[in-house]
Amino acid sequence: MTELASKYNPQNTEDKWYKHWMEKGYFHSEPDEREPYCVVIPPPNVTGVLHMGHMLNNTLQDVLVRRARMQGKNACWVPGTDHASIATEAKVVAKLKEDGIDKANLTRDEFLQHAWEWKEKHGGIILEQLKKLGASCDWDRTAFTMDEALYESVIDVFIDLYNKGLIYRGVRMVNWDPEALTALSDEEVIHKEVQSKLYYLKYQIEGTEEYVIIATTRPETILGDTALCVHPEDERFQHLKGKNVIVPLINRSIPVIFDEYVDREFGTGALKITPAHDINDYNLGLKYKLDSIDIFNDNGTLNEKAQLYIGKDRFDVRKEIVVDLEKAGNLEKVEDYVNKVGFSERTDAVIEPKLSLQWFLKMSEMTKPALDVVMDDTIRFHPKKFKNTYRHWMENVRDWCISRQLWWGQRIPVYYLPNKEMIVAKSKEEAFKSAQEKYELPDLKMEEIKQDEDVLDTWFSSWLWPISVFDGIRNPDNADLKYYYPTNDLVTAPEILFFWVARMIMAGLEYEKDIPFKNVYLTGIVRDKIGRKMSKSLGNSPDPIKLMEDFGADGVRVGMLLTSPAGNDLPFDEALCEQGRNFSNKIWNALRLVKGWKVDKSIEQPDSSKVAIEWFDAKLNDTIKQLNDHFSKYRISDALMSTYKLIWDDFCSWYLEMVKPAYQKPIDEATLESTIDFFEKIMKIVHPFIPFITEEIYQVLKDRDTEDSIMISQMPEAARVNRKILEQFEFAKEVIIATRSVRASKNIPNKETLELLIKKNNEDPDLTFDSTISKLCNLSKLDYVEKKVDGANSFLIKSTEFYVPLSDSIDVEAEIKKLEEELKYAQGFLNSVAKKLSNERFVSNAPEKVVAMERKKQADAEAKIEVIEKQLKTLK
RNA sequence: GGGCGAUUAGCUCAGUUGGUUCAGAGCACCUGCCUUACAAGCAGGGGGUCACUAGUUCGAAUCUAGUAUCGCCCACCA
Repeated sequence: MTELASKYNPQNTEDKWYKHWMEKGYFHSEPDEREPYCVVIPPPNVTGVLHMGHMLNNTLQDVLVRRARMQGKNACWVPGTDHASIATEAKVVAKLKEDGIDKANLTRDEFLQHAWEWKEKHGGIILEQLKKLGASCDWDRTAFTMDEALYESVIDVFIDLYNKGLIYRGVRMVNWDPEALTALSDEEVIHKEVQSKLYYLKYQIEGTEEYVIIATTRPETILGDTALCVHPEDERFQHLKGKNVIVPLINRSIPVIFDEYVDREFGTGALKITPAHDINDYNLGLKYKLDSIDIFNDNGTLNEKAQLYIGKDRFDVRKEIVVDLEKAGNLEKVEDYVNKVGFSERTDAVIEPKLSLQWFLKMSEMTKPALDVVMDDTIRFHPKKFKNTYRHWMENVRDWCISRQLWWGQRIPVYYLPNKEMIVAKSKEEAFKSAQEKYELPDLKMEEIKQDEDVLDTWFSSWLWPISVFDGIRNPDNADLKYYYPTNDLVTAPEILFFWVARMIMAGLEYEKDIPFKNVYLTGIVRDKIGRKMSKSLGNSPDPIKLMEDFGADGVRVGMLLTSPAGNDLPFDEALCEQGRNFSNKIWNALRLVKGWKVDKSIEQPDSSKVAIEWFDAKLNDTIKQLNDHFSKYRISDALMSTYKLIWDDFCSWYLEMVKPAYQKPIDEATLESTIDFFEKIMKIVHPFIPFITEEIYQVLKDRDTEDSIMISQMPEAARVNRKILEQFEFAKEVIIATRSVRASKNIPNKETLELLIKKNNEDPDLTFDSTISKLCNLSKLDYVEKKVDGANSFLIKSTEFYVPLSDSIDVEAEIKKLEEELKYAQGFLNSVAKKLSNERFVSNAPEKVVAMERKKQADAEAKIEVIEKQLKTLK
């Protein structure tokens, strides 16, 4: 046997085993006769790097996948990346800018070439990082949302939904991101409270010297005002009926309209109407057929329709116009005000409500079935509380704006003809053909057909992910799809419950007539110690790769899972990874111990070992049962903790100490064999959590050749549990702890033996663990006595008295004090029980079982009190 | 503004049908140990009015109502 280092070194094993697993193809899955178990990865942004959220998310998935694989299922974890149109395009634009290239000077094709280059260079970094973590993905199936097959699927779906009448094009007020220069869906807008100002502005009533005062947070938009609105029943403004007012600075005359939309209590009760730049104003504009003056360019600067400040940024104009309004005498006052402002999820730019021509997907028909399958638990959410959130959203969702004014993404397959008609088709050629047929345009030239410039929302491709990774859209009856779909578990963050999860459910029901997955495990947000979300901008996120170098991938995995029940945020602390690393080290040292034992076939198996094996077998089976229960409820942290305690406490602290031979003494063959079997079993149980070290130990433990692997071995199953021996051992444990406590309090070194005398009760003593007690307490003698032993240290467990005779005399005062305290507690306990039992209503109403229990408590307490009192008497 | 959820030890959390697995776990903390697998360790130990108030009940961490605090989601009050 080679020498094993006293500290476990993950660096020596992790890469080695990952490479081995890859070479053997253990991660790869093909349909066969076994039960499938499938997970599709939430595809990370292709140009992203691994952050702590990914670490948590992917560790969880790997635990589930590895466990399923060891349970004999055909496990398939499909990895991949998302093209993330806005984020990636922004990165590419920034990179080009660094190189002195302006996107505006590139053609679409030129830009896309740069984008693909960028993707080739940076894409997939994150997947390599996942390998470090130990992720057992089927890398042969790695997908990308812009791969040809997935791209085409998206186009097919667009065409199909269009033909079904679910996709339409229209001018609507959309959320405009002036930085990314694209529309966003409602879900991509984050509303944040900001400290702002409320400006009170005076509008002159036309033909008079009087003014009306309005309140606004956006004074720059007055340049687009086309009406002023008050409540029809507001006494203060009745004189404005049929009047016009003058917009300050530009002197435009606008009508006063009356609508109940206005809140009379807010501001002055008068509201300016800018239909082009506010959704409410837009709706009022429609209702009263008001003009709409769009004063902004796409990038948030003012255009010539504003008349003033042309070319200046909206926020600069806000400052300037306030000064100018004040000069002109139109500024009444300014108040501090807190309001909610929408920000772009991707660029953090302030969203500008903007009228524009976009493509939408009708939601009304798709939401109902997608809501039902969640509410009736066809798809189960873990934790359940997210069902409520989900329902609320599904019942209130509006049509989904699916077009984006970007180049990086699936280009909308709509072609515009010179005759203003449009054709939805898979390619320009097809569009050309059907245009000719449909509109009888014999002279139509290919070049006259113009494809829509926009691409589709990224989520419009990721919502197909569980189908498209198996090419199920283009090729609906293929073997992979039939075998793996619906997938089993989806692990993702609640933040994308609507973006992604809800829409995958809709797409699954629409295209496969079946749910995309059976369980959704929602993780929490990884936070730092003081509760802030970990983010690049705050710089409070540790580098996952560095963490894995410091603590080992196994250690970090344990750290991520220790305190992360489903749906709860994870307050991350490196100390958790340290605990994980320590766990690895503990296991490693147990290996060193066991590997160090020399076997001697002539030795008989000691009783203490026999009983230890019986007990640990019971403990192991009991824990497996618990684990199955935890996993069935997706309580992964609890499952890990049960395993952790099984290994550290039960196996290392108790079992190994129970069977450990004396220093440099050999061990008997039967005990060694059982120990190695147990060791291997617990390695299998813990393998899904810490794959690397368990493989290393699995190999070393039985000196295997590497043809075998723990990751494809069979997960131990629960056998019948011997409950009796578990109970017996709990009692023995108490005796051992109490005896050790006596030793510790008297400062007796472990090397010195002790004697333990047990006073006989009425019943026959249970000798099962006596040899164990002797061994673990280093006793020279364990005996049963009829009478109390004078001058010995004593303790009481249940109502059995134990004595530890010591050479030096005992402290009588201290003994008395200790006993008196115990007596007091026991009497108090007895009183409460007696009180309960003397309550007639309790005795008559409570179930018999409960009453009997109370009676037993009473009897036990009385017996105990008697014992203590006797002891006290003799001491005194 | 509407909805949902939470509040149990210093921290992070369990606690299922109201009743002996009911007040628990891990970490942290305290004391003593470098005992030949492990100081990244061992042995022992302390610590909670279950947010508050009232109610239901023989019995409440658990059920009900209210109060307080925190969190999340949704929403077009300038």
